Amino acid sequence: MTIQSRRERERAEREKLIITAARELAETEGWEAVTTRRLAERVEYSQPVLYSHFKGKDAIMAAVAVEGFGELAGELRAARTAARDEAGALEGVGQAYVAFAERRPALYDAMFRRGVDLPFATPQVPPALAASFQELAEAVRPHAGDDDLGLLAETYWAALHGLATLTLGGRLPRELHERRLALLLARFTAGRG
Amino acid sequence: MTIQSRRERERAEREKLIITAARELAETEGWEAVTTRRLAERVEYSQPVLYSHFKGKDAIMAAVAVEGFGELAGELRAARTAARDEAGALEGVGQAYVAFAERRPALYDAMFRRGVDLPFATPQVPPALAASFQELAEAVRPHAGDDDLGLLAETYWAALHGLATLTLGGRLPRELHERRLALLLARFTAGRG
DNA sequence: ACAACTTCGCTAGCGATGCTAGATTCTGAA
DNA sequence: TTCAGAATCTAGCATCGCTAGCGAAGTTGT
Repeated sequence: MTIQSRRERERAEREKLIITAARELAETEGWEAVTTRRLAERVEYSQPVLYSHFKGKDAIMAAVAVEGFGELAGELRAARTAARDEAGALEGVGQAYVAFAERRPALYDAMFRRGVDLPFATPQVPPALAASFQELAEAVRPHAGDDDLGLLAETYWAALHGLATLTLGGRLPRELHERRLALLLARFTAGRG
Repeated sequence: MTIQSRRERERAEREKLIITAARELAETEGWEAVTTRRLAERVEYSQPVLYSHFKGKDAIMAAVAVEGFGELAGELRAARTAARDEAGALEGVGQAYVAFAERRPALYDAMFRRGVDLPFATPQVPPALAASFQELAEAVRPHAGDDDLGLLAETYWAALHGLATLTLGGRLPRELHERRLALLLARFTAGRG
């Protein structure tokens, strides 16, 4: 019994090691630098070991993405609860969201840009992802008025996602980002002049 | 003189052929199916000819993207000019934008999702891309109020881009897209209740 | 303690990728 | 007709994700 549990523990540790190594490699050199060979070298095992933990490279990316969802949820929550008022909460969450994408572009890539095929719009959505969305929804709630809260939160999310990805991809000049976000917030905040 | 111009013409035709083949292949099977070998086979030349026209596969994608910008500009303009009033123009352009992404996902991928490294926020921006943005800006203008028109148009664009990509990637359920777009429009339309 | 068996991780290799060097064929002018 | 230069192809490199199959462990039963 103990012997098997020890093995399972070691396996879990190694799996965590793989995920961490993949994430670090992606964050420092981008996902195109994360090859199975380099990853195997990094964790000091041979390539096939990776496939005993994950179905393939995409599954490793998905695991990294799940980690990211947890962190995003935490940062959104911190931003929301630190706000003084309802408008500040919406703004803080928006800023935190884009800042997250800006600070961890590779992580954000795995979470929202690559086709990692995680369950999103289904009941089996990862809890951390649901928590992230919930933070957005709570920030949006005071400004929803008669609109459907979930739909409005999704729309706000989409707008933030658009700002983040277009800025990240060099489509929008970074130095004007704050002003764009301010415009968006003005349009999403209830009770504006 | 004529002999050289004939060669140049043939070269230009072949280049166009390559771009079209790449686009068709991408639209029917996705960009991951567009390999240099398959592309070469499709245009009935060997691989190296591709490299006499384009620096690499990315450059071919960029050329396809430029084609797409032209079509997008046309569709946005058609939607805007067909609208009855100012609110209808904003709505029409928004619908047309997302419909374009929905109808030509591979083309949209090349234009806005892949890192094709085209000049965006610089003076050398492709004319067709500038025209697309101009259409968005014109649709936004009546609703800008005291806000900076360019910035607001960028923000509207980002919101549409977010809706399009998240829906395309399965992050948002497609069947509720129209209602999300309606919410966005309500927040961007001037003179709402 | 030893043999049999299972689990584990490795070496080696497959097919495919983007891209390129060098040989070869074709073209047009002398 | 010969020949230089351009155009094109064949063949190959390094690398990719992934897997078959072997050998060395570790575990279990006698």
